[in-house]
Amino acid sequence: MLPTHIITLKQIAHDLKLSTSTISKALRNSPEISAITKEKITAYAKKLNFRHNPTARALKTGSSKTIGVVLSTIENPFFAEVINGIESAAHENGYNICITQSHGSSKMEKTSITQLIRYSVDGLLISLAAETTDTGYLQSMQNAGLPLVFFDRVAPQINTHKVVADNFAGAYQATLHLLNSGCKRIAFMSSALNTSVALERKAGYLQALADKGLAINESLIRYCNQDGESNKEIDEVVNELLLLNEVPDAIFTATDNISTKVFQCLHRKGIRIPQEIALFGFTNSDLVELTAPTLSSIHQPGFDMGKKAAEMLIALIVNGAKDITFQTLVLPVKVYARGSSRCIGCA
Amino acid sequence: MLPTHIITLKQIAHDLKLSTSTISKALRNSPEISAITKEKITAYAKKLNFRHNPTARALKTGSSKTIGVVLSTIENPFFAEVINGIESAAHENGYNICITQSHGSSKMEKTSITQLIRYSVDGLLISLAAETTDTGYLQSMQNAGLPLVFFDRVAPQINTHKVVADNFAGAYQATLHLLNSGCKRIAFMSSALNTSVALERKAGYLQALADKGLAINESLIRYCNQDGESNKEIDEVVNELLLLNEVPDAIFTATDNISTKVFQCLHRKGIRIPQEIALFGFTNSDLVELTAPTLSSIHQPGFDMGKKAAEMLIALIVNGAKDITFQTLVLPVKVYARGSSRCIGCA
DNA sequence: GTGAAAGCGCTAACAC
DNA sequence: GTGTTAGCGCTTTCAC
Repeated sequence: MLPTHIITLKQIAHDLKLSTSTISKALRNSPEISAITKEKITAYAKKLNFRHNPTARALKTGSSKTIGVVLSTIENPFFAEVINGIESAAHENGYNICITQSHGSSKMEKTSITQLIRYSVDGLLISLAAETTDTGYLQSMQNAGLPLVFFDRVAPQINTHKVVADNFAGAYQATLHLLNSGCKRIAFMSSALNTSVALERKAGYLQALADKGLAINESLIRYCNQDGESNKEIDEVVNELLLLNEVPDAIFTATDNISTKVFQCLHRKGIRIPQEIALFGFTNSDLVELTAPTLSSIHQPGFDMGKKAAEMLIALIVNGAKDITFQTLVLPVKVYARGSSRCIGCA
Repeated sequence: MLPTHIITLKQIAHDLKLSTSTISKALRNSPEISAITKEKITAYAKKLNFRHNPTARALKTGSSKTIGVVLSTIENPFFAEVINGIESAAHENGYNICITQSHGSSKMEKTSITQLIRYSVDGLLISLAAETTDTGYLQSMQNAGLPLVFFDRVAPQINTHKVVADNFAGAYQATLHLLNSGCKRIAFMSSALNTSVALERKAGYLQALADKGLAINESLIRYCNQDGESNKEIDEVVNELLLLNEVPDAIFTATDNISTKVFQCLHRKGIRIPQEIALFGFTNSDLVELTAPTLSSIHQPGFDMGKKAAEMLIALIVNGAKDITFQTLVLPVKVYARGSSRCIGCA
């Protein structure tokens, strides 16, 4: 019903007194068509500014030249960066992207994915919701031939390409830094443990403690099941920590969201950082270098992650997944020790 | 080529020994179909978990139940909020959204819009790129029947629904606050003046000066043509201001991006805020209450803006634009006077 | 080298 | 009330 004079193959065929199939083939540079008619057709199509109708093409071919993206929320600056990386790689290769948000809900995640499939996306780029445990339906889709690449929050049980940050190293270094600064009771706050990310970051945290000969204190290890989506959840967890007999002298916050929220929470409570509680977190917000104190943080290469993941996905789409050894790409993180982690012993 | 057993109308028709048109009508609850067969069909469809193929439907009907969104970049937290508002209203009404970014480029903006049209989106929600001046093609599209709603950066020359923040009031109050704090030479930094937003905010700034009897100093009024996308641009403008004979004692930054970037820039230069230069900006980042000093800012209702704009667009899509008086919805902003604006005289 | 015809999954006249 | 038919714009055998 829209732009009244949308050009179709049929139109061109009519004008040029050729058949639609000839036009179709010519415009896709098929060797079946003679150079001379090809020339004529492309020239005319260009003049009319013809563009293929992607809907018709998708219906016919089952491929839409579109990549579906599923992540928790674009309000997280890290994911915003990732999307720009994805967008960059996609556009370079003639793909569009369709972004959907799960907002941390497995249900919405599944709905989104199902929707994307129905729109015949050519492949999916997924960072799982923190609460997601069942990925059976994704496995079925992969089995049915859907190209799939995970980034950030990957599904360990699904065998495909994955792009992640070096979560272990980031967490290890953050914790080590806190320890070197003199902290003894370092709390760990992360989203639920069912994500690879949370597991790896916890492992890094534990390893650092172990390397320094500190015992693990389970009461200092806390989970925000909604990944700190609600301030209430953050508040509760922080309150619990503050009511311990042995109040922590530092918190290592393992996700972007939890990091800034905990910072805000402590600030609201008037707790001095780092004097009373030191802080080290994961975040991609560039404002943390302006906060008081500046927030020590692990920075993930969001743009690169998105770009690499998209490139891997496109390779899967184009070449297929036959005879492929799936790989997990681990990207280095950057460690910024700033004011919030009370750097005593180190630079 | 995907999920091997996608259910189609044809499949159901075959199984139930009915025609596809009967199935189609029944599933859309057409009065043509008897209650009894409807019942049978819906039950069976539900059992098979049938979903309409949106691509086929879009091709047939020319409507995709999708809303196209065009904005500069989702890395701006304000736009991330807007998107969530849009998403909320869209999903409530059975629409999907397709987000595209112009990254401030008119060229990419046009490409995005053209693409969205080809995907037969039912309507467009647009916040123009700062550099965009030519909206002729959008006007043609609207004339051809495309429902269009602008938000934030609206096109004054196009007559349609618009949703904006009260930019004038926000800028006025920010400037007034700086004046009341004792600032005399308040610089104004915004994106290029061809946006409604920039114009309104400048007007608010000028009005406040006028109301306080201050003369306009053109050398204090500066534009970042890329809306401060590059740190370089910000740096240059700030440097120019610092080299003036009369160095400003305050800067009112009129966009989200410019606000945080100028803050960072001054911080890097070691300029004390607000002692040397006070700051008041527009931003939706919730981290500004943790910065040192805390950043005084105008907060726009991003979520509401998105939600309202989407609702207005959907109304246009559903009811058509005939006999409609287009309206411009102006949403109130919140003014947060914080540390960066050197509040002397006021609370 | 070009064209006719079928069909992707759906909707909508129009029959019956 | 239900079915037949045509067609959205495109691709793809398969004839010629």
